[in-house]
Amino acid sequence: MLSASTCEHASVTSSTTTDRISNTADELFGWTELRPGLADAIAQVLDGRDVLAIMPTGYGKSAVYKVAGALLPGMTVVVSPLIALQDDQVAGIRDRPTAPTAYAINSAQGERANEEAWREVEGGRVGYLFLSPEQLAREDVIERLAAASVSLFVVDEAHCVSSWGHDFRPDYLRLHDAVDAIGRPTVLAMTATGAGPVRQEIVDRLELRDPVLISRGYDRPNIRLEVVRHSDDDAKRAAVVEDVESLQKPGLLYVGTRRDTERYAEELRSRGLRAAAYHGGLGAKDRRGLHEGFRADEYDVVVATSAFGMGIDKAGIRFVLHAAVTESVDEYYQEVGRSGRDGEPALARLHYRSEDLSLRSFFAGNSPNRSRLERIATALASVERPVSAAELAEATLLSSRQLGPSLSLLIDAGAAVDGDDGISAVSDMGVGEAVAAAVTQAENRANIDESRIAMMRSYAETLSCRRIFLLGYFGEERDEPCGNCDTCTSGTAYEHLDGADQDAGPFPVDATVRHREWGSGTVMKVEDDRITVFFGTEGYRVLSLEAIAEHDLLERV
DNA sequence: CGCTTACGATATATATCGTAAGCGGTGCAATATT
Repeated sequence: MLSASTCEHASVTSSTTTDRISNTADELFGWTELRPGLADAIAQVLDGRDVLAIMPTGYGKSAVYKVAGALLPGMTVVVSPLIALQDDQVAGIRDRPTAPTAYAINSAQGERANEEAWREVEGGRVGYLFLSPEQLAREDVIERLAAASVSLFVVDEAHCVSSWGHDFRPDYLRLHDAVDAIGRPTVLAMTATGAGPVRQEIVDRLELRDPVLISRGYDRPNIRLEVVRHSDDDAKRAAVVEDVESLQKPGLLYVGTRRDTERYAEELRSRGLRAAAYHGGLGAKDRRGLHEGFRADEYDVVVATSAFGMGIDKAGIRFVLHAAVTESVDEYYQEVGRSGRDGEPALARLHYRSEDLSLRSFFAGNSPNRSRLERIATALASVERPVSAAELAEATLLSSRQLGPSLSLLIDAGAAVDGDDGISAVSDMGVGEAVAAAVTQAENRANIDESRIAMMRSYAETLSCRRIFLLGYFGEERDEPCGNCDTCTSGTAYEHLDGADQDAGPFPVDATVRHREWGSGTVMKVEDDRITVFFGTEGYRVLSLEAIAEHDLLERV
């Protein structure tokens, strides 16, 4: 886990640095004042420290790399997960004529635009260059970046490393190679979300060096938290539609499937509401149009899958409803956090059916592809020297997309090594053994994913203050019920006080512990009679203190 | 895992029931087809 020593905030920043930062922010970008934590983060980056910055959407995180990048001599590379986001970011910077020049390189803008961007890079005229992680997996891109002088490497939406890296977009897991190959500039990772384990994974996977953690504004007291439980699917659907009708607009409705986006949107339109469906299956044009329409208040509600989110920069969203649970509390809080950014009251209401958890479990349970694992392990065993991922893809006749997830399983399982000069097999491990280790690794991941869903269930079913629960999940202590959630209103929050006595007992929050079967873990949460521990192979586990004492299950390390 | 859809059987000629099969999220880049 991130140790306490990495969590300190910058204490001493010389006044000249402070002046340079505020002058640059003002002169180049027109910001007369930087929110708390931003100047601090900039100063750390200028000092050459790796930084993990956790700040809510709309807080102005991008000021950190914009100002730091402007003050540093070379170019700033920004890794951004969505091309649409890159376009917005580039356009935003170009709107400021005084700011350094911004370019993007990606598959969507065509060869000519990419070559123009490279010419500018090679001429040393680029301040910020936006790239996807897939671009950074290309050797030609790395070579050209290595020849340029990159002084700052930014990973925006860094939680993608954890949430997408394993299977969906495996190039996220190899970003650290890119960082090394272009001369190991300072690394700045930024996200709006992430409980302890997610933060730790960002730090580990990006191989941040003694990073400074700067975290601001987790609590969003103006967002009211509610959960409505249902047993009947039709009743739930009716309640969701009624909510959208009666609540103050605009708002967001998150659903679990593409089909449901259409279904709800249609029902809402038939009731005279301006509703639109949004999901990943829509064409780029529709998606762009919906984003803009929503921003321009042309819709009362957007009904969306998890595809709608990153890059939404709208202050006055009054509600975020969920018609189905998310895959984790991390994702839930990120989606919820899109409401009430203007500080005015907003509502986050989850319509919960325990059956809805099964869809999430289905996605979590993707089993590994044994034959692919075998082919990769066999190929690795037969090569004389370390190979690149591209060479391996060729040798196994797999596309890089097929290769990535299986390869990262083998590496994580310790059956392959991703060294400086390439990937190689572990010499004393046979192919069968390597595959077995990778399969176990996949099981561990499934365990972790499943446990994250279980935490989502706990949130939905808790009788305690929901804000205490959420903040506790993200590592912030709070003892007093918030008064702005349904359990506080109903009074159950006062009968189930979670936050009390966190430091008491043998296993305080953040303590490293060892379980007889599950190995080492970190205490995430302490309650009266039980603790929640995050284990590397199992994920979140709730243990009763009585059982721990009775069977001597846990020791503090 | 559970919801939706398709299909066959049933009891009557249009609808209902039961069972089995299929499916479900997030996006990059590169390629084939307009």
